[in-house]
Amino acid sequence: MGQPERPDAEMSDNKKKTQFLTEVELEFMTRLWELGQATVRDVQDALAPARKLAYTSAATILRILEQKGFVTSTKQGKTFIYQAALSKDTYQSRSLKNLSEKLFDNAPATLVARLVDDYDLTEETLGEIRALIDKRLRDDKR
Amino acid sequence: MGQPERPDAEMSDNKKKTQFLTEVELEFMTRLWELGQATVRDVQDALAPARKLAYTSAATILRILEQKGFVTSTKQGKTFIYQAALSKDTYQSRSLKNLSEKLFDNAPATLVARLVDDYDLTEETLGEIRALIDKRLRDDKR
DNA sequence: CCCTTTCTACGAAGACGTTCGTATTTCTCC
DNA sequence: GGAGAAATACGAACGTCTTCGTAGAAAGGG
Repeated sequence: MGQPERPDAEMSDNKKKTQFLTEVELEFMTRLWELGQATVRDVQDALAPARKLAYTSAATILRILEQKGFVTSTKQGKTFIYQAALSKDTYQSRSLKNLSEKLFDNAPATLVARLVDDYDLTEETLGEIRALIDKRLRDDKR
Repeated sequence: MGQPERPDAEMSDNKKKTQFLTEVELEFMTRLWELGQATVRDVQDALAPARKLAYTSAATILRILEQKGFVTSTKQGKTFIYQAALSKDTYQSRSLKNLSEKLFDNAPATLVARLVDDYDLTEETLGEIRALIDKRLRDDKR
């Protein structure tokens, strides 16, 4: 009784959590990560000229981002102040993990290989990367 | 000559080239990359159980992929044989470049840093990556 | 106090994505 | 050669994304 029939048998997640940002949302999060805190106006002003949006569009995007849990807001007077609820580092990790799973058979070494092959990395950059690996190898040893 | 000026701004491309695959499209391309050549039926059968689609849905996705230029087809009798028009390597490169630009300020070293920090990479994997860097450093020297 | 400015809330419109059903074509083989 | 199986073509239905306009609330200064 009570519960309506769910013949389907498939999951039960009430809210489908949106793990990833859409194109425009990413642009907005990037601005927020840079600004730290910002009003709709602040973010709108910070958009690259090529991607300017109407003020109300910017407000809509921020409202959606809050609905999805990517940002939080506090009210100051009549104005909302927005802040990222998710660090850029965290989102970078999530995205990389996803890319690795979906496109690199979960083999990070393959991913790095492609990166190193494709980019004209400077000797300096290569050195940096190597240092990271070495550090990690040393740390793991302990 | 002939080439019309395209100062910058935005393009008037009649066809908006879709650079990237959607979720379902990527799943299909992954199957095609594995199979090499395949009919609608082949691809449908190869889908993970959790992602099974009706036969006509599979056919639709492949038709769309062809419209977008990601696959080509040849007719064999009444049946289409599909094949990826884009190598997995190429698509990996494109995706990595995009991620690097959009989320890592175009700094591949940062990307690798995050990867190395987040994953519990085995010593072996780390060694592989290191070898790749070293090889590249050596090659660049010449 | 009321006019202007600035904000939020919400809905509309159009593009795209996903899934499938129906209609049509094509092949096969008794 | 006709019936049935298997393929393709297409469009409907529904959801999400992106963009914006309109409407109404909140300040605040003359």
